[in-house]
Amino acid sequence: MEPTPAPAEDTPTITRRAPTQQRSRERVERILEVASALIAATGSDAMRMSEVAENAGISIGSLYQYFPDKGAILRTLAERYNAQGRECIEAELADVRDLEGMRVAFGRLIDIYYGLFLAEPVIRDIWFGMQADKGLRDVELESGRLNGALLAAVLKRLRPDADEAELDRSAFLIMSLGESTMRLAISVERAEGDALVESYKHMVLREMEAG
Amino acid sequence: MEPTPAPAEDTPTITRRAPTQQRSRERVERILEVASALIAATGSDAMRMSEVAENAGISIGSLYQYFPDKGAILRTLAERYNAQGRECIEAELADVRDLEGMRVAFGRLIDIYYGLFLAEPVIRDIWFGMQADKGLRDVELESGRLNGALLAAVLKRLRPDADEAELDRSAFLIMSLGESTMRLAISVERAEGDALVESYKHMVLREMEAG
DNA sequence: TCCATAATGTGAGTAACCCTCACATTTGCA
DNA sequence: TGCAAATGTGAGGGTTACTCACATTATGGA
Repeated sequence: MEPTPAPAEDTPTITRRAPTQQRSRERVERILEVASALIAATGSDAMRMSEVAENAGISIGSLYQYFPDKGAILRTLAERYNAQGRECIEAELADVRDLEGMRVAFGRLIDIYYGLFLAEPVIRDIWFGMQADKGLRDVELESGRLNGALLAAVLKRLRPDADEAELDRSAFLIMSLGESTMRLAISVERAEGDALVESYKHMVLREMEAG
Repeated sequence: MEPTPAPAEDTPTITRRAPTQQRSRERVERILEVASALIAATGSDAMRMSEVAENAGISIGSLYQYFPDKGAILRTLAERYNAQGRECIEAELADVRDLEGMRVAFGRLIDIYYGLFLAEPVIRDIWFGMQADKGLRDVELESGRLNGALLAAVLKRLRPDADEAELDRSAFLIMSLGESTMRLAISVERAEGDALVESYKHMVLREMEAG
């Protein structure tokens, strides 16, 4: 019913028990390592909680004393990777002084972030949303391609001199990011969502006009 | 192991049996209607296959003769909504003749598409990926906000005269769409993915330079 | 009309897996 | 040393997607 799901009522509890003792903290780390390895090997969907416990050398009950559910493990891993990426962003942007500096820094920042994605199967898996149906992703991808083709056709009419492959790519990106923008928009409160969609339109139109 | 998951080896089988008889085709429609209603009411995660069968007035076995698994129902619905959106895009772009026309058409197109999202709980649900953990989405959202804040701080330094709220929003959007771009990039073959990331950087830098 | 064959329908049952809970063991501390 | 709190255990409960052996219905030719 509610159009905008509020942005998390409480900070989600990641660990059930605050690990006070030394051994506990080591166990949490061990669990995360094992989970990481399993996700890298077979994906988070195929990762079994029983397998995590077994590989970590603890009982299933013990596992659930540290992580309230399977999602909590994935969220913890996601948060760690996010923190890692954030550090890299912060470092790159630290001493940007002018637009030229921004151009260089932003380019490198994105390259590094992208590199992280490419190198880490665990990030890739979690980023796609745990258990997200692969077939559904393919449907989305195809939709972006079809929509992109529609846009590309028009852009080619408007800019017959432009590089065709680049227009195709740009149109595909624009339409795919349009969907991403809307996903983002409906995840925040309505007024902010509307403003984000406006910002998106603004950015894309500038891109299309400048070629 | 493989860095780029190939874009679907076969076109995913949507319906198991080709419904040749009249009754069969009616059943498929009825199943989709019932599924839609259930998703709208409680979300695709809470939708039970047994419930779909019951509400459609058929047996669970019959349901599985038309849809090989739960995801197939969601994929079919997603494809239908995509087709609907595509029609609207095609119609809006049909007689765009110049950049000014594009400005108007694109703005309306996005508004309509966004309106579809806002109005249809089923699209919203499916678009978030079936079963995707809500907590995980919140983690992603928070990451976008934190990264956006880092970028916004720099942009404010570079453009002290610009509207602060707009810079905040723009930075949030840029960083969030950066993640979307990378998700897209790792869904396609490597060379295309790399090019998409370059296009993204290009578009964002133009935006940042133009303010 | 009647029957053989194919198409379609049925639902109890299976398998898989997340998570709980009642009880055992260990640790920290006075 | 002894007690309370913290931590550990794993068999089992409960849910749910999906199967399969068999029943029912439709089709098309003799």
